[in-house]
Amino acid sequence: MSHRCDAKDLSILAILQQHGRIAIAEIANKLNMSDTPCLRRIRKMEQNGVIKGYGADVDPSALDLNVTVYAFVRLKENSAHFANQFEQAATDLEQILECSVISGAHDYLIKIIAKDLADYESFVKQRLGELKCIASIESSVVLKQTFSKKQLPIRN
Amino acid sequence: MSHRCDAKDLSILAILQQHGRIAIAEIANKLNMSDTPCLRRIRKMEQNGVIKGYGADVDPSALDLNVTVYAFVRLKENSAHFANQFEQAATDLEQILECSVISGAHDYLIKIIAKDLADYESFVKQRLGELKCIASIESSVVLKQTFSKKQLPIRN
DNA sequence: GGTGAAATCTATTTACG
DNA sequence: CGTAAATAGATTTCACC
Repeated sequence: MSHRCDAKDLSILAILQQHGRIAIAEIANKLNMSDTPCLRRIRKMEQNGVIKGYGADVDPSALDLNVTVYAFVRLKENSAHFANQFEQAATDLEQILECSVISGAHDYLIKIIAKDLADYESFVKQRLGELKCIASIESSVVLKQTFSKKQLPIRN
Repeated sequence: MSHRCDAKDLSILAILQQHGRIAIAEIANKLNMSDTPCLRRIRKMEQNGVIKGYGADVDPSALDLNVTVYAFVRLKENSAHFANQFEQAATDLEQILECSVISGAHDYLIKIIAKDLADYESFVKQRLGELKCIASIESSVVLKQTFSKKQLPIRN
C-alpha cells in the first residue's frame, strides 16, 4: 500500500505539514501548478496512507497541562503476555502520549502529560502503580521544552 | 494572552485535534450549534494561541525515515553560553524533532529521526560530534513505536 | 453570548488536450 | 499528467436578537 513520492508530492507534504488547513488552490499556486492535479495528488496520498490525517496543534497550557515527563519502564518479565498487558494499558491511558519499545537497560520509554507534578505523582501511583507487569519506573521531568517540531524533515 | 476555554471550546478542540480539515459546519452540526458562533470561537482560539496551527500528519516511512532515537545529552558545563549554543544548534538540525531540558543526571533529552541506523550514526558523528559543548551522548533506539497520540487529553 | 440568510470564496467534478 | 470552466459546497459577513 506504499507509494513513491516524487518531488512535487514532497513539496505538497512540506506545505501541508505546516499549514494543514491551507486552501488547495493556494498550494497549487505556490508550486506553479493548477488545482486539479494538486488535489489529485493529495487525495492519493491520503488514500495510500502517506498522509495519515490532519490535526489542530493545541497549546497544552490552554488545557491546563503544564507538566511533561518521560518515564522509563521495566517489566517484571520479558514475556509477550506482560508486554501486551502493558501496551494495552498504556494505550488506554490518555495521559500517555507516546509509548516506545527501546534498546538498552529499560523496556519502554513513555511520554506523559499532566496538569502539575502532584497530578503526575497521583497518575504514577494510582494508574501505573496498579499494573502488576511493571517492575520499575524512572521518571525524567521536562524542566523546559526547548522546542517540538511538528514537521518531519523533507529533502527534495 | 491566555483564554479560559469553556465546555464548548473544549468540545471544538477535541474534534479539531483529530480532524484538522473538517468543515466548520460539520463541527457546528456535531455540537448542535450554528456555524457563525462555532467559527467565532475557533478564530478566537487561533488568535489567542490556544490553537497554535494545523498540520498534516505524514507517515515517516513514506519519507524514508525509519529510525527514531531518543538521546540523552550532557553538556561540558552548565553555563548559559553552552546551553544557548546547544539549543540553537539543535533547533537548526531538522532531524532533531524535540529537545527538552530534563531533571536528573543528564541535561537534555532529544528525539531524532533518521533514515536508518547508518544515517543516525553519521548524524551523531558528523553533526552532534561537531558541537564542542557536548560532553556525552547516550542513545536509546526505538525498536517499535507502540503508539503515538496526536491528541492531548481533554476532560470536560 | 446567539441566529439565519446573503455574498464570497474554495473544493470538486466534468470535459478535454 | 496537465488545463480550464461549471457546479456543488464551505466560509465569511451582515443585520438582528
